[in-house]
Amino acid sequence: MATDASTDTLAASYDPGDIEARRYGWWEAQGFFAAEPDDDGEPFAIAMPPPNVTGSLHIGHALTTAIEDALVRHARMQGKNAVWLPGSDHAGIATQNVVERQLALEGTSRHELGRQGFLERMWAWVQESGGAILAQERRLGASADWRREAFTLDEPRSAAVRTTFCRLYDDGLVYKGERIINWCPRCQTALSDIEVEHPEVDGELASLRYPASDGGDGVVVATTRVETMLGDTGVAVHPDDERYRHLIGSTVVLPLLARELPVVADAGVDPEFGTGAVKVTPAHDPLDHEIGQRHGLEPVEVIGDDAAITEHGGPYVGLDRFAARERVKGDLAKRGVLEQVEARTFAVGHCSRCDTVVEPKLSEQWFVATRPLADRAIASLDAGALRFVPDHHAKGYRDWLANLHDWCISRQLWWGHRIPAWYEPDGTVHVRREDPSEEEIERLGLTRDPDVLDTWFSSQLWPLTTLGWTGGGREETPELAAWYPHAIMETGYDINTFWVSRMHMIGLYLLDEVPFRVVFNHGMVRDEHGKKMSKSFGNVIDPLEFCEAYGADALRFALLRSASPGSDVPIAREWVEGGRRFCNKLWHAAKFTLGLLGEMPADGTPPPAASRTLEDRWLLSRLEATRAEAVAAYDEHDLARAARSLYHFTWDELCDWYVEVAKLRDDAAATHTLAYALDQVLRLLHPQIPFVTEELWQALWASLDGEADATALIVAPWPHTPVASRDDEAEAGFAVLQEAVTALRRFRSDHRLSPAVAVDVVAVPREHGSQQLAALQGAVEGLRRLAGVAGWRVAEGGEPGELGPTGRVSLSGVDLVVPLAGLIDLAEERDRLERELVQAEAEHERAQKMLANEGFVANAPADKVQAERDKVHQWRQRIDALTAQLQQLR
RNA sequence: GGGCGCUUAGCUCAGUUGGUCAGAGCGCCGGCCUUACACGCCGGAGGGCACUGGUUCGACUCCAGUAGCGCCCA
Repeated sequence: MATDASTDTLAASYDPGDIEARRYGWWEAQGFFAAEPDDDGEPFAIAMPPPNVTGSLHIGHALTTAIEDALVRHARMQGKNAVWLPGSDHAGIATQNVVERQLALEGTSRHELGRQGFLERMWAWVQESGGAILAQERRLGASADWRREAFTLDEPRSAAVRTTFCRLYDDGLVYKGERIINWCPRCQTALSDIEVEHPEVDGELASLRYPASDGGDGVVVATTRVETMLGDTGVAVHPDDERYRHLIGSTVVLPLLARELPVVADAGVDPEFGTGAVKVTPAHDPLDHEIGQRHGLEPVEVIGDDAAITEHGGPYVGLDRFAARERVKGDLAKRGVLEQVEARTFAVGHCSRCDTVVEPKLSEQWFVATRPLADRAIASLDAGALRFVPDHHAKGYRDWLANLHDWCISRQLWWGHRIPAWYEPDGTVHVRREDPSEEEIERLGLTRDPDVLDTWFSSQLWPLTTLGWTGGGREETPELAAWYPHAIMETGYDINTFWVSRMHMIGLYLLDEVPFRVVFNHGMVRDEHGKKMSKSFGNVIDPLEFCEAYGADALRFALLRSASPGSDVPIAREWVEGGRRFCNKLWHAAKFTLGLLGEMPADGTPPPAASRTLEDRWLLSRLEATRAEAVAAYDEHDLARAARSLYHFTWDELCDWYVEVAKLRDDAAATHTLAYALDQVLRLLHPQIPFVTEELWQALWASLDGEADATALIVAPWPHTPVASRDDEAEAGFAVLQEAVTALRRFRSDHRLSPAVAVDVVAVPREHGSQQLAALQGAVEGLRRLAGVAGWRVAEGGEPGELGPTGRVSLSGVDLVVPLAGLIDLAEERDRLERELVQAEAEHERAQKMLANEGFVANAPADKVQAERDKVHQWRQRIDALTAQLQQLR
């Protein structure tokens, strides 16, 4: 196949900016991101968690994108029919808040504009700032099928929302009812339970005395929200509580308002808490509401939508709730009924969007009855239809589903999917998939429900709607038929409850199948000290700035290398610089390879077995070990492990060892080996660092004589089968060379021998027929080049002969003796040897002790015991050698 | 209060089924512009794996408990 020949030489230095812009456009123009349902291959769909349409990319998005893009590129290379479905979310409250703030600056409000005008304004804002974030996703290299971009508030998605709402309503799973809900007085809307956070805040527990109507002592109740006493319509005690039994059925008097409150017995009261008597405010507390319903206590709304006291609050009307709290407390104190005020900390509900203290409030809202949906989701988990990676997230998720309450889905906003419910003047409700006709509206006097749906109500449909679902079955579109359920849903674990659970439940409900087989959770991005990134800490990393400075590949690699499954993801500038350096390393390795190819052609295959040298065999064996490791890691979604393994192979083995040895050679086997290894490692790295690998792969194949098996790396076959066989003999043989080179280099460094000074070496085998010696004999050229060895001689008799003062480097099985005359300070050398001797004796003793342990010798596997015996032998030899050397230097 | 997770080199983290696994990156120290790369090369120092008990011939690795930290849910 013809590759893209635009690059057949490589620039002298690696410049990500140029490559990344060019390659992205080329990929997209070539249609590599696009997938059709009837394409070949096992279907593999993954949906992008839709970012806020008017938002901008932060580091968390970058992590999500790095992971998901790696997953989809991996699947694509595996030959799967892989599609990554992109899109954005209308993000109800968040987006409306932004525009409302703009209006406030202009001195107007949504109410002044009116609903129609406001929505026009919203769409204008989406027009203006929307889509930017998806452009930023492209900058990161996201290989999504952009033709399939979806928006949660566009036409097809709206149709799907309507269908779903109506179907749930018809099944009795959506209902309208009066419940205690979370009300945000600033956002002016109801919230669902999970949109409320509960930070601990300092507060007070006040004890109030409600005297008996007959003039008796009455009861003492405790509350953290004193102002709610204005809405009290009863006092409850536990039926078995002896302290209050005499009061049950009597009444007490509510101070300040002089309302008579019945004392009721309710098993829901905890006699251990506080005084055991509780005030009952049915309109402002969920538990009180239940008690009120059981005993016919009337709910009185004393805190209004604006968080001010209502007309039912008597003299406090119009006061803000917190001002009222102080005023009421003061007045109670004056009357002598404030028995005690105790400072304490409490978990107080706050709006997750604007951090305002949420007011629990009786209100008529729309709900989803989640119990049957959640039970089905749990059953699918238990049946293994849905799996979590890492699996420890599954338990909390399951527990959450098991305790799920009904979901409040109506929002008093304008930006969102309007609830498809119309009311007759008498309150009769019509829930319709299609709008009623003008005639009907006229005839029945219909008015439409003003509220919109919770944003998650539409995003729960994402796995379906991104595949074109609007209300049919799995056969509604070819996309659904092919790609539902999705292969994987990748998100931060923090939105498992918000989003994953809803998709899970509704997918089962609508299509009788889980929406995805695997939930793959990543952690939160943190700074280099594990701290959360936030503007107030000033430790926020802007992914786009880092892409500009270091390249998207570098950022992706830094993120992925830290993203071990199950843990958070620390990131720092130095990490990204490291990514950049790695890309640069690859670049220069490729440049070196291309240089060799200019002189000694290769075709992209490994050299024939017969012409392979030791280092060729070694590299191919290490390549295979790395391939197997990386492939296994990808299969387990452990991208960090894959990154580490490939980094190590590329840098330490390919570049630092093989290339350095190969510089000695000018034979075809070397270029074949190098080009082949580069090709394979580029494939394995491509999902993580797509740009630089594609660029280098194109350049490589433009310089090879053979024909590539694909037009581009992005669609090149994944190395799923062994690329060579493991060669233990070659690995052992090369390890001898590595050991010798490293030891000689250390020797040189220890003796401050300049790299320019070559040394002579006499090899002294410690036993007959030393395999190590044989291996070294075959690698003398490597020793010369890598360790600065000039003269090389083997002392056959076992003694080097008269050389004057010498140094001795001990390897396993063989000593290397280096004549030192005129090269070093002998006194210093003696000290060094003595230190070494002490260490050798310690090691020798340790191994002997192990063998002296009868249990060890009797129970440990034979090879482990033998290994210790070998060690004793080796350390003994080492001790003897050191002793002899010291002797010689005296 | 319940659940989950974490505690390994100065920092951030890897350590598969218990026996060369005590590792990596960054940082640090020393030496090198060696013809792919100074975005580089070579060498080195540095921890005995939070603590306490167990199991075992042997535990960073298994069990129990303690302490500290983090997240989620009440």
